[in-house]
Amino acid sequence: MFELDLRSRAPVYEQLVEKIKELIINNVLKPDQQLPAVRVLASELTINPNTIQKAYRALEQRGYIYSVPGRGSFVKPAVPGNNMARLRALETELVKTVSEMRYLGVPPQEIITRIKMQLSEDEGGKLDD
Amino acid sequence: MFELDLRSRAPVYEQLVEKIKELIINNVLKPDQQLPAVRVLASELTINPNTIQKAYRALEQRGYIYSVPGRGSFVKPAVPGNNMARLRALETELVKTVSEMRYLGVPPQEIITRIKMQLSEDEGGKLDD
DNA sequence: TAACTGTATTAATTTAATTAGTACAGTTAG
DNA sequence: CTAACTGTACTAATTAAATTAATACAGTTA
Repeated sequence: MFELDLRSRAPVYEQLVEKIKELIINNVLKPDQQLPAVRVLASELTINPNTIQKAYRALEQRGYIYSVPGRGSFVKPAVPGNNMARLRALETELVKTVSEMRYLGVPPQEIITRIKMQLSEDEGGKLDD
Repeated sequence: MFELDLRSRAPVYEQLVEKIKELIINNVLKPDQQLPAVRVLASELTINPNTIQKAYRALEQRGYIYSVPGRGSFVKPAVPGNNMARLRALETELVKTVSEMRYLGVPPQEIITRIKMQLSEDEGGKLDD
């Protein structure tokens, strides 16, 4: 289900968090869908169950999944306008990324174009001013 | 000159790299401007000179500064279209950030607007289609 | 020459991630 | 009811990385 880079400086549990978050955001894992059990995923990835639990706990704290003792862990349906702290962080991230692209010589026009392409893949929304 | 968070899980030298990179990108530190000497910055921040050197070495490897033994470390003038690997990483980052903003309920229009605002702060370029 | 620069090296310490092993309580299908 | 699953908790040992410490060397500069 996942691929890990054990040589990376990023902790395995953080890599897991990022991979799973990505699957949720891109709707590969659907709302209320059950995630692999801690022990199952651990044996699949040949790592310790404690590491999986640490990742799941982090995902729960960040609002991406919920866990029910005895039943399992599930994808938490997104509540629009809920995670304001995360939105602020993303805004900051966006500013930094765009600044660095400008610094590296990417024309503003191209940056806008790229983002519009990305947004139009999601849904056929109207993006023209 | 800098502020560090010793409680952060991010290594001090990586925090330094990010802060200095930001100052270079935002043109606070000008091209060929000299950076604080390793020992000077170390005593200012009350951390070990080796940690500063590690940060400077990383910045040099990533193409943001250059160091001359005996003379000092300096801001490396940007060469547009040079750092393609970094550009690809930024593109990926941008896609991820935008995806998550969409996931959290931000309308596409607003994302575009925010980025245009950010870009117009840099220079009075023409951004309208 | 004296005082500055970056750089290198080795050892000790500190901290975090990871593994290992075990245990407990809630859930569920047979 | 029971067996097999679930998440969760806890302690101890190990591993890996960051950081500090203490020197040392060579190039630069006033």
